[in-house]
Amino acid sequence: MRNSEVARVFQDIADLLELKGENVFKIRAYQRTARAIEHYPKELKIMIEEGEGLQSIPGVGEAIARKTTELVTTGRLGYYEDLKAEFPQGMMNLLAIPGVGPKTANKLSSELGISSVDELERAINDGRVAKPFRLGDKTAENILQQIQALRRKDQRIPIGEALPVVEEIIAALGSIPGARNLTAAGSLRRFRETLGDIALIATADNPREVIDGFVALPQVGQVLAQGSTKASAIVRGGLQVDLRMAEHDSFGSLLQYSTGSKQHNISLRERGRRQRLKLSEYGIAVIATDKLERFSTEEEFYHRLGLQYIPPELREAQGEIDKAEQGAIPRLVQLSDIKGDLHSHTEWSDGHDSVEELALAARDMGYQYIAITEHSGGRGIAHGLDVERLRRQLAEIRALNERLTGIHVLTGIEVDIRADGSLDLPHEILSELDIVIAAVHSAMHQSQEKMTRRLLDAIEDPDVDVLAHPTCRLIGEREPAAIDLEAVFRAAARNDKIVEINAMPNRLDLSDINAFRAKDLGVKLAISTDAHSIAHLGFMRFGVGVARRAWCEPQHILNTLPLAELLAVLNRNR
DNA sequence: GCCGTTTTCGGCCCGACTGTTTTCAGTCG
Repeated sequence: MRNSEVARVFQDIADLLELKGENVFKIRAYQRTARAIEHYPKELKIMIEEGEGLQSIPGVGEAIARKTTELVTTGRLGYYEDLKAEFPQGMMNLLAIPGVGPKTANKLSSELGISSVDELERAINDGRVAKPFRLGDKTAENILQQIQALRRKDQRIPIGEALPVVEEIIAALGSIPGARNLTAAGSLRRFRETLGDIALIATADNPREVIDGFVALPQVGQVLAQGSTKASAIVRGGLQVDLRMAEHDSFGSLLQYSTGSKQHNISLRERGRRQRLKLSEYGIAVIATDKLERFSTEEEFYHRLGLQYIPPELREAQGEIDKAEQGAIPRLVQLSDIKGDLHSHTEWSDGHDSVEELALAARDMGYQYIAITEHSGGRGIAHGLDVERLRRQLAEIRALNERLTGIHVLTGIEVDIRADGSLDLPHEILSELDIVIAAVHSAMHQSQEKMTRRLLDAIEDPDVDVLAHPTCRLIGEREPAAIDLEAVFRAAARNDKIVEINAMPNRLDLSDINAFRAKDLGVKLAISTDAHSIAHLGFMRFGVGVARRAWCEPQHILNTLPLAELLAVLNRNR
């Protein structure tokens, strides 16, 4: 059973305990565990197999460790099954409706016998729901709207899709007089791969004016909530945007508060309490005197707590606070460390621009090199190159390198890994290239055993340097292929092979968690855009975001190396 | 249910917004 499934079960347990009216702290313990496991970088299954204590996971104690072991090893959990049996099926779905919490759900169930979303909708339309006290017409109408929104809602959206919308809103907000420090916070700033909503913050002398200006923007549709310091609204495209305001001198604490994650902030505030400090978006208050200290930067905020600054990408309550206390936060890789792109396509295969255009764009970005890695042609994917066309491209690149200064074009290929694990092009041509990337593009539904064997064959092939987009997932569209990634990473480490963090925002493959595990096992990573046009070269920042979330430092990333050192590494296998 | 430089018992993050509550409960992030 995968970590995400285990996390789901514990979240369900928390919901069921809420419906039961259990002790809120017990509920919180399960919620905390669910969040911790969801982001945990090591598969629980492997931890149990290796005899590693589950109680090393923050928030997991004796009881939850025991339940986790039962769940992971047997695939079911008696405690969970018993809890589920206490409520009508579908009742938990009521909690998924925004505005409906455990109290409302229980009232609906006990007083009206409603135990599913469909029943609730019918009951509201029949006018049956207005009866119970504290559930007036307005509440009923809101619930109805939320049910409809829930039905057409397309879950979380990939970060790459959200960003243009966010930039448009920020630009529009910039025109409101008095608004300063407009910043995107939340999971966007932490570079999570998908976003549930957008958190924006700003400061102003008169926050209310900016809030009023925000809800009046042409991009803004339904306003969900509006007060003097915050507003929530649905913008064009269905995305929810929350705007939170503060005064200028509280910008640092507001940014910290709004960036999250929720669990990081909770952990920080718990730690604050032990120091007799109360943390909030307004600043840090000494509890004894109730005197509030304000912070205009996040750095000052963390330092006041005796902590090193923690980069947003690390704020997932996975041990970063302890590390900051010890002064052991690593110097994460950053965009300016990247010396080149190792995966790109041109008009020779399915790309949009010419080799020269791509090379010049890479030079403008300050890169030292760019690898041109077209598809191979065996399967006829996207005008893939056969041996003869590839040789012609090599000649073009050689001539180009003689003409161009300030950028070196590496010859390469994204060779297809066939269903049987063999490569799509012969050794004779692969051995002539600067870099060989191998990737799966077909037969992705093979058994885990077959799929894994196939990737291991590629990794063990002396001609291959890099394994590209290893799981083949497309966020929101295609699930990761069934692969024993642990075996793949171990083979890559053994064979000194590179594994890619594909920076296309709908791929991000490896994911943050997988990249963390690969790095831990000693695998060297490459961050590559898989660009099919000049504009796609800009995706590098998403890949760097993933690497930072994986706690990667420059030395973990191949393409932070300058050209000469990169070539030395790539040549070692041939 | 978890956890400890106040504690192995007795605490447990903090504040904004909404509705029908005339003083606050419920929900959310």
